[in-house]
Amino acid sequence: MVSNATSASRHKTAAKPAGPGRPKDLGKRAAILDAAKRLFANEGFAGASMDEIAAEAGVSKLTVYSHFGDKEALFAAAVRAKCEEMLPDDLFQQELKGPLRSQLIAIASGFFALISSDEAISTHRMMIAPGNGDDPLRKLFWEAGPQRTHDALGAFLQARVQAGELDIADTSRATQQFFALIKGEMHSRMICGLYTKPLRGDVNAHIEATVDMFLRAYAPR
Amino acid sequence: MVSNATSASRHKTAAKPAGPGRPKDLGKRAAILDAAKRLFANEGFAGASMDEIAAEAGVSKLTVYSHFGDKEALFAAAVRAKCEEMLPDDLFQQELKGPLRSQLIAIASGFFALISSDEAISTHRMMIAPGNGDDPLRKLFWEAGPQRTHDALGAFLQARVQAGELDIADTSRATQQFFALIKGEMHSRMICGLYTKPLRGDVNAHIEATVDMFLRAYAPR
DNA sequence: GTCTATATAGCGATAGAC
DNA sequence: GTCTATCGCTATATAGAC
Repeated sequence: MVSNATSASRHKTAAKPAGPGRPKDLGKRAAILDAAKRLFANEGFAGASMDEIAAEAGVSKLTVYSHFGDKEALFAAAVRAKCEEMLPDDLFQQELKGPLRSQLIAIASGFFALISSDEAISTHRMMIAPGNGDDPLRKLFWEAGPQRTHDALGAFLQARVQAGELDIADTSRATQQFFALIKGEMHSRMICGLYTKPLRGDVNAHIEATVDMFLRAYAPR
Repeated sequence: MVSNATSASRHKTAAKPAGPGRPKDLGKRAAILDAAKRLFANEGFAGASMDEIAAEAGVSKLTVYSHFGDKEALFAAAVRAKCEEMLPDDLFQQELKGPLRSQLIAIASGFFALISSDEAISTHRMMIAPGNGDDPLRKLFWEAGPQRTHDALGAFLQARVQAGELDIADTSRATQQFFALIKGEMHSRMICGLYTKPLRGDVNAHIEATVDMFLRAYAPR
């Protein structure tokens, strides 16, 4: 009689294939996660309240607590979800033909668009904010974002070096330089919230000038 | 008899030159501002409480409220104080002799040290955090920090171009590129809180490689 | 002018009804 | 499994004593 209810309740979820064990969760869970991602990004960890999140998701607060344990767990889940969805990573899968300059401009344009979206800016701010998120979470964010794009461009540049189209001694350093240049002052201003809307013409001019500068430094003599 | 105490008490502060009108304020006010700068930077606007600030400053909470109106005003004052003190700006006042490469390395080293200090990183995080600070405050921060260093380096590069030591079409853009390169991935990692302690050797290698890359792109042929 | 003690409000987390 | 109502705690801001 003292019993273990765990083994008794297990057979309920034994038939796993989309069984009606708890089919209603997913919609609400997704709505909660969505609201959490938006509110945490816009108001920070301390700024966003569980009441707001529950109201925004259209559920009650206890539903939030039943799906995720507490506020920190919800924050971690929101960050993880953001990291996963923020990886199109087809930056380098696209058709890369034509002269090297055009290819680099295409890569740079994709990268800049990726980091310039309101979503990316908000996420970046949220991760950076003091007190928001612990160390493993920050590491996760870094590996999901900057690390992957870095590796992809590194491989691209390495191939071009071996093809004799570029003269780069340290490919990893050149990769960092390329991304730093593309981000540039515009990204800093956006992160700082000075202007959220850079003109499209300015962006194109910035990208072309940056690629040209990069090529002047690393073109074979 | 009904009186107006205001006019009666005014003659107390009439002798303004450091008169004993309220000489004890300044020490406490400075202590409060100092504590506010530190705590806001480390824990964010919502994270830092007025109790913590008062305790850290060694005064009571009401003293804080008597000096600064409310929490937002104290935050704004802390940011303004940070902006003012974070301007050594003798980055370019120093002895700049020798070859151009050495001068650029000196400038880059000073700039990197400026933005790498724990203080600068904390302030940067505080300003960027979502919800912290309003727009005029962010503008103030930008003009006190990035804007001034940008202008200083821009003038330096412009002079070198006219001296025939550099071949730069757009000096302003080159200035942005230089700072973006120097910040580089290291600064992003520090802002993200991944490692707070970059090795000194790595920093020097990074700076020298960056200056060399910059010079390869902009050296006269 | 400064401190101790308190009013008021909001948030995170939970108990009980359905 | 979900909702309404509530507890416990903390933080901002203030009232009264010295």
